Amino acid sequence: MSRPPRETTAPADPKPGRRASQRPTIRDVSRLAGVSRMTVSRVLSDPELVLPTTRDKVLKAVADLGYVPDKTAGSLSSRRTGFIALMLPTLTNANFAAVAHGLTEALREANYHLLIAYTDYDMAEEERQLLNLLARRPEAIVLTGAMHRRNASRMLMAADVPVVEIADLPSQPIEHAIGFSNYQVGRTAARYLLDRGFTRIGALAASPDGEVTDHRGEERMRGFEDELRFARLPTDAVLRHGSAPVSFHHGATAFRTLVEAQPDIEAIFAVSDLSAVGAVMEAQRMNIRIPDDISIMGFGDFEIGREINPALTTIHVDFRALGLRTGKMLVDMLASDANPAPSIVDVGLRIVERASIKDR
Amino acid sequence: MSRPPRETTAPADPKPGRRASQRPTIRDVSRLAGVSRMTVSRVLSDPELVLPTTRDKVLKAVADLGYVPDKTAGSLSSRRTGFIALMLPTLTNANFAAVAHGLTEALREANYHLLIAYTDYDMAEEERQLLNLLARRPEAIVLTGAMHRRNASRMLMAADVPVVEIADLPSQPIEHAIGFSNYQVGRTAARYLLDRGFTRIGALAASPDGEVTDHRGEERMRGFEDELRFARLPTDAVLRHGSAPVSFHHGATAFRTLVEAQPDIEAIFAVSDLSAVGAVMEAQRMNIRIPDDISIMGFGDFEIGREINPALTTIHVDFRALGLRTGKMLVDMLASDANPAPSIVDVGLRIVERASIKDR
DNA sequence: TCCTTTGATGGGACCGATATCATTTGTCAC
DNA sequence: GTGACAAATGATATCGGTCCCATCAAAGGA
Repeated sequence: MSRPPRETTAPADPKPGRRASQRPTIRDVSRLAGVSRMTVSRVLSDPELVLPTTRDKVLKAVADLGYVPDKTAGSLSSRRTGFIALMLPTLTNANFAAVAHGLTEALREANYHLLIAYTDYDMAEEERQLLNLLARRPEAIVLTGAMHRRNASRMLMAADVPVVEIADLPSQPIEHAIGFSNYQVGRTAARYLLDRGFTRIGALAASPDGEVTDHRGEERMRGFEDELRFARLPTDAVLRHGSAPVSFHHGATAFRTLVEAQPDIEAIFAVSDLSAVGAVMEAQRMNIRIPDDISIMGFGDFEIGREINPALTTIHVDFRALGLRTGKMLVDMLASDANPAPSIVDVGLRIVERASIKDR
Repeated sequence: MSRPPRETTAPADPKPGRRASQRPTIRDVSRLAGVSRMTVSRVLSDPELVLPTTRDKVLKAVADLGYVPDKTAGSLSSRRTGFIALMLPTLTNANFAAVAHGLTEALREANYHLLIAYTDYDMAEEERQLLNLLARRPEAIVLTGAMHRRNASRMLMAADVPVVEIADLPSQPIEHAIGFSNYQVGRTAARYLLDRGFTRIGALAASPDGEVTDHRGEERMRGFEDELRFARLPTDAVLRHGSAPVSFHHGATAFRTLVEAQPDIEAIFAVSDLSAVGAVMEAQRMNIRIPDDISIMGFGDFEIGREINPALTTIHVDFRALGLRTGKMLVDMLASDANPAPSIVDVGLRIVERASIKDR
């Protein structure tokens, strides 16, 4: 048996005040169930604390009213928003979308919600978006791509929540980092081609000029050129063409441009599978045989690379697992309420050998 | 000259209370600037209301403290969260990602933030996610794909915010709808193939069984089969294979299965360009000439379809524009604070003729 | 029997903003 | 000089939850 509610009842006809919406609040539920607001709150957040009889009364009231708790209010009070912020260059890239999916999956069970922002590879937008995210008081922040604006870094340091940079390994991480070195991707690709005895080696990438920049792609190109230089090979067949983000079409036009300029080219590394696939398609149209005439290698292991003819040799990174792992780490971190020492995790790369590289 | 602040000053050493985070609040800014909290609030939300001298003092205090306003608190007070909810089947589909991008772009200037949830084509997840979204009190809800659970519909009706269903035209829309008829897509595709004189016509789609279902794809298939039936053609070459969501690989295996079962097939409509492209790739491997031996048509006009050989004939819908348009409508609607009569907008379709259909 | 402990629940303060209305100051016309 | 009005700013209540502690009943131990 429950005692009668002792909490003061609101006046029957409250002055209008700010109350516009008719949505039921926890107070409406508590009145209908004949319990205090706290009891309702407990039923919804930690039912074990409440007697089954009471619990059922409350749940019935919740159902009858169609009550949906207001997390905005709850967040303010508990100082936990349940948001994890994620900043991406774009969603229209299967690998970044996979990161989001992996993260979501890890966060789902702990009832966090991903708050996504993206920059369209625009550095200025990055800072604006970061402010937007911070204003929502996320409990952690996940970033893709290096933040370069000094302001942004400062805001992050001050944010007082875990910051994880993923899909790259910055030389000066803000805090945690889980990913791989895009520079190493470039070097690995070049090494792979060098080991196969190619000497006329080129690459397809976007131009790094302008505000819109793919920093991670640039790193890959830097590594690629470095490795060529170490091997005392020229880098004059490393083509910067168009602007980020790259696309199938980018690959196609860049390939044609490169081949026309350097007809003796033997092997090409594309900054992304998107470009690489576009290049293969353009090669088909130009009656250039892949890999007999030119070998092509990509990065990212997009699904389409597996399906084209010839299948694309590429460098694989498991972006979904990257998101998953990041999410798990954050859930643990937030549950233990301890902010451990900054960790740097290299998830590594894997060359996926398919048919687009000539065996020689 | 400003008068001295009259607002009661908090005790110098406040009792610890709940204050854990060290983040500055509007109160810290107001103290540093020597104005009231309201004045700070005004400077940040409607600077015109404040004298330039005062404004500068406040902005300096904001900068000095690194103050970032807490939108959670602001939302609770103003009863406007600035969130627009978007529910998608998945982010790993270029067209859905494009919807998100279009929406974001439209919402950016009005300073709304997209709150994304996705279901992975899982009906049960849909309802869970909807609750999560509603708990954040979005000012509008955008849905992709029909909601079928009765509960979900009920929750939406009760939500008291504009609801827009996009990328489909439901027979019984919850409120607003902007999109196209997936059923018409199917009929249009079949009509197109019929008009070209094909009589052995097949299709590639996912199996509709199980919890994980692509409702919109199913609608396309329904329209396709109906049109075949109206033409008194058999629908036995409409293949349901694998489960949603479809992929390049799905298209490849489904194509092989279909062709082996129905060697005399002349033309194939795939529920998505993803399947269609996969089919074209498999055809290359099987030495089946497209379109000479078999014509293939897709849906969605994904970029890859433009680049493959032969380029893919498909049905185009501008998903980015769809998102953009939806966003603009919502911004207007929310600005005028009037909830206009439910509107149904058909943005139509466009057949994009490329080389994958035989000219006969 | 009385005291302590535990479990269930309630009361009230509080989270950090903004809505609303009040107050103060300045301007201008008469 | 004075009153009317507008502009600038402040004081306070409030949004809808949860935290913290108080209260009360029941159970158990001495």
